[in-house]
Amino acid sequence: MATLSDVARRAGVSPATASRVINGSSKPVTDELRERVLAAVAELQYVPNAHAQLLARSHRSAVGVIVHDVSDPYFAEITRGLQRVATDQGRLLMICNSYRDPDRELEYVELLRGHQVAALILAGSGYHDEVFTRQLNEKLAAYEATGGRVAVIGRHEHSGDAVMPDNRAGGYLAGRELCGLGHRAIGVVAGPRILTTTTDRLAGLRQALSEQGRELPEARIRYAEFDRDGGAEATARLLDADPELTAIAALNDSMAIGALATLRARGLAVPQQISVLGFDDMPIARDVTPALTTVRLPLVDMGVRAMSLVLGVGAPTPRVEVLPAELVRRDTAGPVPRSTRATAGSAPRARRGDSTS
Amino acid sequence: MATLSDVARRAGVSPATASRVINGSSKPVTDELRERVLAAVAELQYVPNAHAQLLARSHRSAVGVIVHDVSDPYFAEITRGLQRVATDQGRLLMICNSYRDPDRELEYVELLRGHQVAALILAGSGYHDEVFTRQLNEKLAAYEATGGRVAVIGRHEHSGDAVMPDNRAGGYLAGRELCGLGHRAIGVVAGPRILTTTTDRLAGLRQALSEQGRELPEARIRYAEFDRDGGAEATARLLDADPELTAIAALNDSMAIGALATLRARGLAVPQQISVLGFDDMPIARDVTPALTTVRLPLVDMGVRAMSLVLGVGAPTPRVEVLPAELVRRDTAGPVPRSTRATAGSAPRARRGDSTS
DNA sequence: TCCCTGCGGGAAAGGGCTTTCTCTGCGGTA
DNA sequence: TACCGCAGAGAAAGCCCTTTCCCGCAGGGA
Repeated sequence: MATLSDVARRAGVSPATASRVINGSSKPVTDELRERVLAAVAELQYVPNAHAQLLARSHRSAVGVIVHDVSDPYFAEITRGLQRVATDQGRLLMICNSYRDPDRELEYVELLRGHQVAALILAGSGYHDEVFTRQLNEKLAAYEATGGRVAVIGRHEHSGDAVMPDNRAGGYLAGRELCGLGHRAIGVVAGPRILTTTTDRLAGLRQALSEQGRELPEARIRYAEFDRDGGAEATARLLDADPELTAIAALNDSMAIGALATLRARGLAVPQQISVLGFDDMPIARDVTPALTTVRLPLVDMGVRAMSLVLGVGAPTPRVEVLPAELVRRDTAGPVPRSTRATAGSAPRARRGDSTS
Repeated sequence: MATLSDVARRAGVSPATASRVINGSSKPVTDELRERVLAAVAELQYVPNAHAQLLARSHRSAVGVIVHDVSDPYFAEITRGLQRVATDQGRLLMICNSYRDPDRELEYVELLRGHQVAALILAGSGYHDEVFTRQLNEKLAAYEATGGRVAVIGRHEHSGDAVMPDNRAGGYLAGRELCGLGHRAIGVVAGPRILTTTTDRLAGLRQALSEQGRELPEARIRYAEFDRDGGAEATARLLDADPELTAIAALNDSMAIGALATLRARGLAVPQQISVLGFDDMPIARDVTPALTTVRLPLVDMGVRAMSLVLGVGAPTPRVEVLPAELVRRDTAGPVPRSTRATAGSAPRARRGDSTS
């Protein structure tokens, strides 16, 4: 690889001058030398060694991002928001997938710290795991102590800047909707127990039911991977245990799509025989058939805000932005079927069309 | 940030020794010093500066990847394959999204070269653009001249190692299937004209039709963005121009999903009134309703092979691996409707179930 | 007893770049 | 004419590591 001094030699100037021309330094250089340097760069196909530059320059520019999986639409949308702001500010993003492995998350914090990122964003659910949480916080604190900025998306653990989707309120919305439609036998297709996102959404759901004097017994909940196959499998287990279910609340859209697949395979009509609710409103939700009724989270906006927090001026006190969830009515949730409706408490409401598309 | 010499000073050893302990060098260090160093590392929360390490070490380890968009399922699957092999070999991946912008692609080649990646993989369609192609090849050649390895996925332009999905054969399969079902009025929802993937798939489609003595007039093709909304829009334009269409061949699954959305909005039953074919077989294809009949490409495998090519021993001659396409019959393609079937040439075949799930 | 060997450790030379500091030479002012 | 200031270029000091090279010392063989 050609180096800067190769370029300088070829142009007959000092490395200092070559560097100034290449980086458009504020220090003036005569046009003649400039030309010679640029010609040498072109001839040698010179590309500066990024590591050497980063090492020599003091200011850090890249931003590190840790997500569970960028190819998961939930994170893809968040990342889109992160990117938008970062690109506007000429920042490079280093994105790492933890695949929901706490150890890998810890490693990535180190890795990104080692890469001298100016800021760190952790997106995705936290864990109910004290040991891990403490370790993570130590690492983050160490990073912040050296001037790094940190923001989290959807995690309670960290005590700094945060963008929090209102998972609990979203769960509440879902629960209220199903109650309003007259459902009593509601099964829940949940993500891993250890994730705070799971428990938060579940708590909201529970609250809505209990306001109606109902309960959500553990027997009506199945925990599985937070993806399509997990949803399919949990739904199957749920139906096997309790064929009388009239509604299924999935704790994210991927699981809801898996639930729909299982229901289709078993010949159960949605929403005539059984209703399904999703969570997140990922883009594909409107394209499945029937279109998914779900709880929308402003995913892109979450990314935008987190990046803005981290790239903006630091605030003396940690800022926590809670972003509201919103119910999106489409076609998978309907009134409880006639045969079982009689037992329901409140009158079923008329279904409305999708208010958003 | 604590540096290596901070650690060394604190441990009362030389930086050389500290480095050896931290990197597990083969050179032996007494247990006592080792302990002291490790203690200092822990106390100072020391993390080595990655740029300094990369600069000091000679061998390059990371691999650069340029795709159109990782969050597009097509590339997400390919990336999964790339990751698998890379992780096995302890390589870090730097993934860049070009968003189908040729200039950005060129920039990323430079960027990755600057980051001293050991190899470079470009995935995604090439462009019908001579100027760009020449520029890209120059840059790649310059990179290869300094020992870098390059492989492409699905691009004709580059003359080195390549993994090529058989787009043309896939198009042919799609065309033959539709012909076999008796369709004559076939509309095509195509990606951007400038992409070689579009023209390759189109060429296969054309060939299948012409073998049946039929044609694919330009008037039956609509070019749009290679995504869901592009597919929806192109389908609408197609139907407006020609309401008699009995089948729509979309050149990728995202577009097919958009097509389904438009058809649903217009109250056209799939496949009873109109058939739809996709391309790629991305994971969501089986979950839309009706499940998408499509042409499968071994996406993960494409990634695996490309990474293996690039990390394996270099071959004297460029290796080109062509991976076959395969038709996956699901529920969106059926025989041409009765009213129009009379005009069709060949007898409609019976539909078979999805052979894969 | 002497020499050689080998082990454990440190000194120092890069690796490729940025940037401060220094130097030269010119034009302008007193 | 002497001096000052400044523009433009280069020298050199880092940035933080890794790794080679070298040195001192202890133990073993002759």
